[in-house]
Amino acid sequence: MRTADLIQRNYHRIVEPHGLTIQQYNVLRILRGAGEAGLPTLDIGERMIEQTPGITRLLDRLEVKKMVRRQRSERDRRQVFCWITPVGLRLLEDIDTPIDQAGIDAFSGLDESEVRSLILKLERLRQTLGTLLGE
Amino acid sequence: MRTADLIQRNYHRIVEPHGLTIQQYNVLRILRGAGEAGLPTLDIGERMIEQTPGITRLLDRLEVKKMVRRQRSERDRRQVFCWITPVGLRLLEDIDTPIDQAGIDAFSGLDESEVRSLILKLERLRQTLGTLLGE
DNA sequence: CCAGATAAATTGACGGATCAACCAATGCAA
DNA sequence: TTGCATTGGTTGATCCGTCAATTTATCTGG
Repeated sequence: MRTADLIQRNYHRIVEPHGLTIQQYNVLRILRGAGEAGLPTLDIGERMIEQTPGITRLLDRLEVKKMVRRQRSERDRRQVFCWITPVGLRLLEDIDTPIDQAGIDAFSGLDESEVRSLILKLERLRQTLGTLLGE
Repeated sequence: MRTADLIQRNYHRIVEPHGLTIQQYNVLRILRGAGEAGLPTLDIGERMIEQTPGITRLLDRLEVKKMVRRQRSERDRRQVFCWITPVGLRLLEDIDTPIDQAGIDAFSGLDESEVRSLILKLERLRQTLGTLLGE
């Protein structure tokens, strides 16, 4: 928990001067990955750690900042598709490099095989926890 | 981050039926550890991951539930000492066993040397992150 | 065709985290 | 001892996370 918290802070430090939170940044990256096709609201949530209901208000705030565009789907009128705007894309370009570098710096104390071993152990922990929590 | 989130959920699942959050449970454990002497507000915060300002409102909620007692110190009138009440102690007794068991279960997929190695790597990560964030 | 189940998304309510600003008490130095 | 910095704690504002309930739309079995 402590390590996760420090990683959070490290990313926050980078993203915050641009007026974004980490979650908002994550959503923008996911939407950039989705490209022209866009993505329904809940599909964004699935790609994040976070659960469903928070994602709506997160998108609300990004829409106010003109970084996200939303439109109800005609094919299935329950769905609302989301796209990143050019404003959002431009912001991401500024943040990408420092974020990538922060990731590299954070793990500079471990060599490659240690990182692999760390990831494996965390995956096994998650597997155990997944069954404890009922998949 | 994902693993930390699952651990959170696993503990939440246990603590929530008792009307507590994980943070409230943590505060109660810290205050039990402090015993008769009690603990000033900010000292509680230092023992948690959390930062200063949140702790006040967290204690407010625990005080409403009569699980915590607070009193301004006479020796240094800036400080506010906190104690766990008998109500809080009784609640902790009910939760301790399932919580301990949850910790054991979560790590049942790793043997002892693997857990040690995981902890070491996370500690080294935190050390790197600590210097990145300016101690 | 239509009643009920299910799915997508939203809203309200509440707890928690963080930042900035603030107040009161204490410590300290000239 | 008076003025100023520091410390302990609180408050306001904003965002995030989660639960329960709700709305609207789609699907499906009879």
